[in-house]
Amino acid sequence: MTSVEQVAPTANNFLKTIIDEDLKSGKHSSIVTRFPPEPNGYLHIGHAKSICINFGLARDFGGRCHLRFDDTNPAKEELEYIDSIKESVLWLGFDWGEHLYFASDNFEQLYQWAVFLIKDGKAYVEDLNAEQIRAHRGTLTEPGTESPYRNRSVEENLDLFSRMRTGEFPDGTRVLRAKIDMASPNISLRDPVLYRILHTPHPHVGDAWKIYPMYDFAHGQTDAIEGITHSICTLEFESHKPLYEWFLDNLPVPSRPRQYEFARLNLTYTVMSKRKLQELVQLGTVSGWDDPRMPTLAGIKRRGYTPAAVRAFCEQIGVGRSDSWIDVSILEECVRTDLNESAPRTMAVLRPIKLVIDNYPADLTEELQAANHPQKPEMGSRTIYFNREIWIDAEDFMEVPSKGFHRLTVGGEVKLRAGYIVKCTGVVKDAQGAVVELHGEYDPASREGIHTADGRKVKGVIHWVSAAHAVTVEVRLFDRLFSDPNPDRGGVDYKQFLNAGSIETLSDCKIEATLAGANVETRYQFERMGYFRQDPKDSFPGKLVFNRIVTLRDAWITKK
RNA sequence: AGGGGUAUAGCCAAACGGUAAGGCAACGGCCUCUGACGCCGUCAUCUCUUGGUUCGAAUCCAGGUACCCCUGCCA
Repeated sequence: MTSVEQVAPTANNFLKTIIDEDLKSGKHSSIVTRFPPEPNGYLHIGHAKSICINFGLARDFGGRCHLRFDDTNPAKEELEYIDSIKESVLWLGFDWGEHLYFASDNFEQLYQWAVFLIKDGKAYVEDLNAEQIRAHRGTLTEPGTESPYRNRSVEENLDLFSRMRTGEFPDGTRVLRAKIDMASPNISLRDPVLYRILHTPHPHVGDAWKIYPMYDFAHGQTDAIEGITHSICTLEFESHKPLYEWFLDNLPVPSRPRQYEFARLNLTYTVMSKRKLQELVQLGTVSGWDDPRMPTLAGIKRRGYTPAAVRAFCEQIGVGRSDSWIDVSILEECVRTDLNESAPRTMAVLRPIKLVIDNYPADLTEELQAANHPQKPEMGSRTIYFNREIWIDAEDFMEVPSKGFHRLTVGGEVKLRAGYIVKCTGVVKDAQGAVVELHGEYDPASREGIHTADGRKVKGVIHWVSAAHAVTVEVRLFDRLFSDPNPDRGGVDYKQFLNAGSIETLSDCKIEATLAGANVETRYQFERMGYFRQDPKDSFPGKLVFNRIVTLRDAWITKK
């Protein structure tokens, strides 16, 4: 290594600027961020952006990042999700260390703070039902009207609130509200609900509570309790900020966090809403939350995307406040870039057609050496076998070649990668006229390079596998789940944009024998075909299943 | 009585009153036993629009326009 320092490629963004200034001015001596998912579903690529921002900022500025479950609504939350979220964050390469928190661990403190507000005349128990509350709230352009219960005495409020806690009242009969301003142009300030009655057990604190705080009453205070300095969320919470601050201003909280918002990730050709993803699972359109086509982190992981690639993607798309649409191809490109470095090369024939080399001795098998990586000799080489009958890909042969096609044609010659130059001398057809077998002749002197004996350079190099040594496996090729760039746009059913060809299963693929004992975790490049790895759920010794993680770039296809 | 945001190239995105970074894509070309990888080059006289302030404006001011978010006892 040279002594030249690698300049940090990380682009500047508004959050870094804010933190820089806070550190420089002495407002904070170090920063604390948090990733605060509600455990009500699986994480997706949009969450990865948030995770990378929060944990990345902490890492870059020498601070720390907490994992906090925002578990204030037991009706939607489950232990299963808590576990899968932890797993996904870890998989992405981040670690909260000792700093795992649950909003629900603060329920007693939050309750005491609610009592504090009541005593301060800033909160009251509401007897109106949900529908009436809505009617009183007003509209976007009209102010709301005050509830008849708004001016109850502190004593009555205290009594009612404590009885709400003990479970005396059924769900939906009362709520606790903040007394702020029913005429505020910001609707979230029109006496927001603080607590609702829910006789529902909670995944983390069990049946200790019959009332649960709302997000708004929990988030900022929890940030304050944890000592969060920069509370980073998505743009849709922006209008909640005055409320977030109202609580911090009116409660004896131990610290003063600030909320900052960024634009959430929108990806083309995919849907990100939990409801729609769930529907795809329920309908059986996909095999589950971890279907390799899903934008969930579980799906992405199973597909074979690497954490490093996802992190690089999040770094590359940047952080801003303007609504943006990122093309999925950028994610795919990040995966290619990462895998190109690390994936050992191998050959696999996906759509096999037999090539019989008539001038090759029937009883001979040669051992050839093939490099595992063209630019990295340190990755070594492997032994492959060459004999009279080999498999080549049907797509690498055209009886009547199209313009620009430089693979195998009748009478044409091509280099078999790491092997010999062969010339196709004829084809065998079935009754329907389809080509079922190729015949050819090889040039024994063409092991090195791509030049023929008379000095010509062959145009094409194709992959192949010895028929006698090949192992047959299943390969699954994936394409985008949707055929429209924005299936989630309003007004139409996103399901009408489902891509019928989003998965193609090939059951008669031929791989090199050395791959039969391959590690499930190892990603390979099947030369000229893309990056693949075994499906962690469906692949077993004796019945191997490979997923195509991503194709190689293909200027030829693009040109066609 | 509505409020809050956002507009810089095909897609992201820097810039902090001093003369439009970078990445991806695209397009040429080179290299190549992967139509891969890699390498070289090209790609905004201009920042949604109209005025204004200034020696100087993407940055400041005023007026437009477009899009996004907010009327859950969801987060």
